[in-house]
Amino acid sequence: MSAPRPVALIDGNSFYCSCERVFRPSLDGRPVITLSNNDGCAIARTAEAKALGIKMGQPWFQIKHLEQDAGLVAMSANFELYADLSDRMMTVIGQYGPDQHIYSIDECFLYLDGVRGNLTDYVQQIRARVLQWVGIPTCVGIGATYTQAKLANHIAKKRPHWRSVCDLASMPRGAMATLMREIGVGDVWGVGRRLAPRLQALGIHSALDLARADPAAIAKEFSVVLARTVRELRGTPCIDLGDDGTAKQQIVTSRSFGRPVVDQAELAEAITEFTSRAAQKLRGQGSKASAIQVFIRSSPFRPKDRPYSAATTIRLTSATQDSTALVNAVLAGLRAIYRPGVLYAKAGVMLMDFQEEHIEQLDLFSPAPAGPGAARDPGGTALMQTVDHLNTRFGRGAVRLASAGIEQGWANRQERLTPAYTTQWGQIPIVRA
DNA sequence: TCTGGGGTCCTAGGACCC
DNA sequence: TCTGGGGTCCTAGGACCC
Repeated sequence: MSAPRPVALIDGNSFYCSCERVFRPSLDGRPVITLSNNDGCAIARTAEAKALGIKMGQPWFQIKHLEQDAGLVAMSANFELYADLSDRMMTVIGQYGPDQHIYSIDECFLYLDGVRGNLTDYVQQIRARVLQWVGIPTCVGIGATYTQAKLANHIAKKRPHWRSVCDLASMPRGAMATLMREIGVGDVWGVGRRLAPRLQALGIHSALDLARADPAAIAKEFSVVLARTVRELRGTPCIDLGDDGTAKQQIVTSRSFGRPVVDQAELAEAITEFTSRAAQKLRGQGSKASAIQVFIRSSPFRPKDRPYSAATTIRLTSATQDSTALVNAVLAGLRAIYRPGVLYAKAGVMLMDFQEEHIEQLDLFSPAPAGPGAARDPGGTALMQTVDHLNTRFGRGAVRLASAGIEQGWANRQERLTPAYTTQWGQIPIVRA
């Protein structure tokens, strides 16, 4: 346990929508939303869109009428653009302190110990530079712990006249308590929609109530996780976010289909494509997988259509990062769980049980290399490197396994996709004088 | 007609062992 | 006949996050 250091949580406002506004200033002041894959539901909303009553995750078909009725602008999610602007934003913020932790595509923690003078003034400089250099508006919360910083960020968003910054770390206890009394317990980081009602039933309604609860009693009644939240609210750091460079422990690639899929051959195409993408991520972090899971399911929203959901996990005889080996395993798994006559809505794969790629655990039953100096490439490493290189250079899917299909009629609908303004030469905006 | 995708950590319970 | 208690490992599922 370490002494509290002031930490800031900096996040982009309505991040995906703000990215779109960077290249379409005419969207300023208008209600804008970004749609999930398949144009399924709203995953980012500007303040104007929230004011129309649009909820996070709300299905598009329920709000589509607002295009006509309220001038709503909806766009398909353009993750290539968002990832690039995220990199730029994080780089700018990272210049303001040596200890930055990128928590998600649109937010990061930045430690502020050692900053001389007023912390609010300091983070206002960061906000101004991110806005000027990247074009993204931000909010900042400062606290003695991650959970306090999150809470402060929430407060900053609720009080526009604070100019988007709230510093709980420098605030007198009484003032902090007054603010925390006004925040619902469900708005505390770590309290979701299941825990909130249970806490309320015990008389814990506000962030302040939770901060004043007994951590031991909370651990007993709920979990050690929630007890940590209590201590963090009180200003004792006890959450470890790990290193940013740490490799993922599992890699998931899954998609809802653009239309129902019945045919096993078509499912096999999709599964092949997902496995190839997952394997590329696996190689990108220098890991090999020892197991892979495949799952298929019908739509949970159409229970009349013969509900079916199945998954199976395939253990590999030795860990690999070779797409073809992983695809072969997963297709065998698919054959085992496929049922004819089901309208499949979604499928996916999950790579698990990783090893570092330089560790060579030979399969007991595979043939030994044929003599000294034999040209041996157990993971298909050279081929996979070439494939990854070509796909990075020429765009995803430039080179792929034939079994992933050419037409890919099951693929996403993305009818409102904006250009990749910053990462594709052909889509860079041209400004004419 | 139309409802996302990708992660983490913790816990409970079963199998198995001594 | 009597039918303990503690430990480990694994998995499935639940909770949370964005």
